[in-house]
Amino acid sequence: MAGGGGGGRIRALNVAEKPSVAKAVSQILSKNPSSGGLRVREGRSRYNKIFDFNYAIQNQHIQMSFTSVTGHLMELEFEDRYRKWHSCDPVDLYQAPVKKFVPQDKSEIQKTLEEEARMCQWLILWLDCDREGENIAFEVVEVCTRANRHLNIWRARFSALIDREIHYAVQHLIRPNQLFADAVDVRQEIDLRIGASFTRFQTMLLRDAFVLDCASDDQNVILSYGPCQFPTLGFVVERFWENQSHEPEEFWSINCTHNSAEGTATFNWMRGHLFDYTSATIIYEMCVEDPTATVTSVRQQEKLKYPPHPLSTIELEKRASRYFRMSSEQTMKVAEELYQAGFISYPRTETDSFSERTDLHTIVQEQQEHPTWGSYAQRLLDPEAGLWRNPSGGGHDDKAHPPIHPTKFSAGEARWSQDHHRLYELVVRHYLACVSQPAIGAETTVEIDIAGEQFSASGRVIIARNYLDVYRFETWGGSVIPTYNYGQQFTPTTLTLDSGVTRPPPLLSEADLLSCMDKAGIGTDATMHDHIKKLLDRFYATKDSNMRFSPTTLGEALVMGYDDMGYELWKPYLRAMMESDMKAVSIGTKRKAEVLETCLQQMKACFVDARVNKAKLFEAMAVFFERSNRSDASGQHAIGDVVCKCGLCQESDMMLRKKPDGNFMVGCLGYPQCRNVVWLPGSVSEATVTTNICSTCTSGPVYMIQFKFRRLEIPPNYNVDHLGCIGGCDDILKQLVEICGTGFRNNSGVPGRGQGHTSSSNTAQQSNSRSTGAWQTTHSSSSYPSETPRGHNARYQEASVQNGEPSIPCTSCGAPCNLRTANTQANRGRKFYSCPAQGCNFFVWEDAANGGATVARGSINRSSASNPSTRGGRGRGRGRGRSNTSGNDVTFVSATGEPISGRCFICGDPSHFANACPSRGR
DNA sequence: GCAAGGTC
Repeated sequence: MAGGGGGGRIRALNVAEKPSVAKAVSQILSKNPSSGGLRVREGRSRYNKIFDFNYAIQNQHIQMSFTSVTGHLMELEFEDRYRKWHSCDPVDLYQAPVKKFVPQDKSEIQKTLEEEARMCQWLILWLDCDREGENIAFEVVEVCTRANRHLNIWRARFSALIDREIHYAVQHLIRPNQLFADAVDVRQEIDLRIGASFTRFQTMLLRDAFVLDCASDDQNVILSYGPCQFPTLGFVVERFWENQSHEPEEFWSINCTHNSAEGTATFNWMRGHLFDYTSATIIYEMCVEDPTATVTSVRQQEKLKYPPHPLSTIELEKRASRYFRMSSEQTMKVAEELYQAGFISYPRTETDSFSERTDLHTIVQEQQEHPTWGSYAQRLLDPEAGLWRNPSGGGHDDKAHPPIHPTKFSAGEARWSQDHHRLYELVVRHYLACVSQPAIGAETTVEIDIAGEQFSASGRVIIARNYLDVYRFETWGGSVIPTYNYGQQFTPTTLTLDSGVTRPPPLLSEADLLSCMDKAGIGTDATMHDHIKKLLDRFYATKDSNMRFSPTTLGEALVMGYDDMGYELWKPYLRAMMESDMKAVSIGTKRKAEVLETCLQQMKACFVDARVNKAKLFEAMAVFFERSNRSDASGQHAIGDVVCKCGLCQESDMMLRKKPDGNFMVGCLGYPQCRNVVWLPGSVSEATVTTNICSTCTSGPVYMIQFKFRRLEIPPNYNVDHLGCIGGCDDILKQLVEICGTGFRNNSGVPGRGQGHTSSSNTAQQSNSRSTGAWQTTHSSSSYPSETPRGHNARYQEASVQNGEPSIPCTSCGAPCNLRTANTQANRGRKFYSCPAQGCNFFVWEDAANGGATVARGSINRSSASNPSTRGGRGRGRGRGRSNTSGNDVTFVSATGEPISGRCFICGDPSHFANACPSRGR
């Protein structure tokens, strides 16, 4: 190993990710008497102390100083001129320069690092051994090497705060891994650009256009978008739609009981149930005609019920939610406090197996004195009891932290709340359970035959409760059935044909939601509860008294809007793709710059397209919310569209705007610094920026504007429709300005024309701040009450009528059915006939019609989900049919050779990924 | 005022 001290004793600055690790590692390394003892100094930050001791690395004497950061030292932000929401068009955020800097609240830590680094020759990085930790390591390197360019930089790799592991790590130092850090840089930049652009876009577009009535102050509502929070909302909405669109279906089953001297046995039909009444009745009648039951099998088996795996964060959150109805946010808050006070280990961990080097017995020993579970701990430690079992792992390891376990005994502290008591108890009991033997039961299964139909009954006797004795949160019921012998015959006491109905899938519980997120890779153990809380904070979802989530109308409308655009931005595919790209960067198969460029290019195309299709968002919002009078009726010009770059300040964009008085103008976003403005004729009634670029004005792209003039306000020889340019080349526009005048000074500063209240402009030219309370908005219910599903006819909005195309008579009611074209994700462009009559379900694809086959809409349900010819057929509205396309997913292979199961995150098509999406160029 | 990720 290379030295760096130049003769004298080497001084090394050691940095951990959190104060607790700096302390723990220092204590381990300073146990040897040659360390000269552990000395503690204050750092500039009161949380991050500095520990000094001596240590020998590879026989070199090192003077160690050990301090810490608190997570990330730096933040990524846009440069200042892009920070204000109105400073630029949100689409610019895909290229706007970003900077990484140490925020104010971390400056004291930065100073400590700089001061210590100047005195040291080595820097040893003890950050957590995951990707985020590696990224933080490079943040520390950046700060330290700015203070001392000659530092020799080392990385210690460890996965648990266990003596042997820590000593091994410090004797086998390696170099930090730039690729791991690069992967995190990629994520940070993509998250920032996508999050900020979409959040600004949808907030500014919708907040002023609708009466949201979800917050006391509509004006300050933020309609955020994030690559984690939106898919989380997506899970809630999707389940809600499944729940709402469920159509109960009646089914039938045959049940049999038999009373004997030993008791009663209940036999279940091994077919489960049948949906066809006639079939069920026929079988039932066969049984009734010949009801003699013959025992065909008697099986006795020992069954084990295993204790849970060691506790990870997600499991802690899920179990606290199930057992105590605690929210994941509260669980993490309480767990953090228990950790800070030293009672439990670090609560943010994915790991669910203990390292072989963990001293599992000592942890049990500490619990022997507890009044409630102490005796169980004693039994565990008694070899004669045979209760001990080395815990089985769940196969997850974040290489940074052990599973959550008790670290200090407590019989309950005076200042603990009920939640502290509960959570500590859960952690202890869970730990004791997972080092215990499984529960053992003896199960008896008896099968009988009645008229050729099979029935079965089972009973269970608990032989040994084992871990269940301490893990009071789980139960395992016992039930006794009479003794039966093979070949025995008897006549059932009852034989009934019973009916039931299918139930809708329940709304998602917090535990369900965490499972969905975990499975899809949304968020990390440390952030999942934040994403759930964000849904509640943003008024996107609510949690009912049963701890189950439903979307609010706002959450549903946003998801519906993007879904109607054909975008799956509310699905987890984008995050999955990012995760796969991050992996590729971290192992070097893709370069950071390449991934950034590709992903941002795709997302920008997606953003631009979403903005073009913003009418879909408006339509979806209009289903649930009343239009506000804060902007013009259509809302189309609430924030305006970019016309060109400003020729005056050369920095900001010129946007088309409609003032509250109805007049149009094109103004610079840089107002008030830049006051460039082009006033348009006062006779304009409508104006929309098009995608056509003026071929005459060559100073830069100038998008042409489609104008509509009021007939009575322009001379007869001018057209009411005009595709014009504001770049200076358009003589017609200039003439009309001369003839009709502009809106300038007509109404500025006075109440809007015909409006009885004081208006507050939301254009940059008049005011940069929004006035609150100036608007007198009425608070009445929406014209489309949220309880009312979009009607039967809504589904035809998905299709366009082909005029002049042939029609066929409906086979159900005879009404003529026009040929239509599907516009759904799954079947875009495919032709079909469907009956327009209210309540009629006739539907047939054109290709199927030629062969005479029909598919009735009403019968689309079980087992048809993977059949593309029947997908997308249900009406949606408030309750959308299950969009189960799992049968169609294809497997891709990533650059690293790993299979990626997925599909295009833009349109959801399973046949390609986003970079090949045909909708990109639309 | 925007994301998600660390951690206090």
